[in-house]
Amino acid sequence: MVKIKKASNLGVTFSKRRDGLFKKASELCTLCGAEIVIVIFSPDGKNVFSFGYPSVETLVERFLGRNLPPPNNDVHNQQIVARREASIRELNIKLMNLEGVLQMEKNRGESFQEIRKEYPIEELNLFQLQHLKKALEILKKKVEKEAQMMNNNAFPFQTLGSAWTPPNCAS
Amino acid sequence: MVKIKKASNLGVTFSKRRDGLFKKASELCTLCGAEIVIVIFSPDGKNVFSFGYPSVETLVERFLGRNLPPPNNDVHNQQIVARREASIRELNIKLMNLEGVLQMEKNRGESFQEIRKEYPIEELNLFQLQHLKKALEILKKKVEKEAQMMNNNAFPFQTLGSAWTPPNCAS
DNA sequence: CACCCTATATTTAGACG
DNA sequence: GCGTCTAAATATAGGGT
Repeated sequence: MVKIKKASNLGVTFSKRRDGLFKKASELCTLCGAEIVIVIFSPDGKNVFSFGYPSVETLVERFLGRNLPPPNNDVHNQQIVARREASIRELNIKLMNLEGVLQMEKNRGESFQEIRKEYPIEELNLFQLQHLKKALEILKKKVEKEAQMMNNNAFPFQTLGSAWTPPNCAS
Repeated sequence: MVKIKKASNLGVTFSKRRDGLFKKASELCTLCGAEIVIVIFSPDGKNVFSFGYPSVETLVERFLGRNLPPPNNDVHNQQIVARREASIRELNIKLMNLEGVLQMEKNRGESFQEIRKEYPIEELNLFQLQHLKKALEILKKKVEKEAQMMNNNAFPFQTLGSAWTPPNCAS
């Protein structure tokens, strides 16, 4: 990690590194067929950015609604439609291409299709939405429990994030 | 991105890049005070890895239960206890230190405290658990809706992830 | 603020023990 | 499988426009 000399550059650093993280994530998805969800709350807590492959992206993005970096709306439906049309392998490729539109368009000059041509991975497995759903259910319960605990104990910093901006954090 | 020549190396690549992604995420948290959640499903869909700052890590990890890379159990409680003990600034520092134990211990030779000393950021803002909770509630609803759609239409690849291992994916 | 540029730091694929 | 090494690819802080 490199030193940051000026705190006023923090906003820029955040953007750059966020993009870098998303790019790394997209590469991990593309190369290895991993399934990744990332949610990032900005330093001031006012903005939320997300990455999701596959399809969770669309869900998270849609939830956000307001301050989305990538404007991807009905891609999700396209994806679902596409899924009914062909064999697993064909679906896989189509799915990848569709998802490519979501985040990978930021990897300019290195499109998803180009990557797929370059790399000798024949198949990527398909994601387990059920699995994720289960995960989120349990996660939600725990978060609710946690949130309730915080409420009952009246922690002073509970809602501070949006009201108080860190001194040296120019976002 | 670099070409992968041997598909047999994919497992290694996945591990390495996963670690890299987590490291980048932890750096983003440390440097900018961002709040990040990452969930990664392995290529074969059998393993789940997660990163979370702050505290969601513990939740996700606990949910996983079985195949966790980092063994962090009661850190969450320590964190909660710590939160009741001091002022916001002190809490902030303690919180950072505790969280540092979670993921940053992988950044060996560059501990959280060392990073904090090096960088001129005085304060990081505190996370909005309420915000995350809301996000997860909505996300969960959408995921449930999605999952139901997939069930009703009996997509063939719904539960394939765990039953079918990709050909060239040595995990 | 959003791009470009570039020197420097970091990551990483592959090879080896 | 796991740590180490290294050349090469990539990320990025800072500066300019």
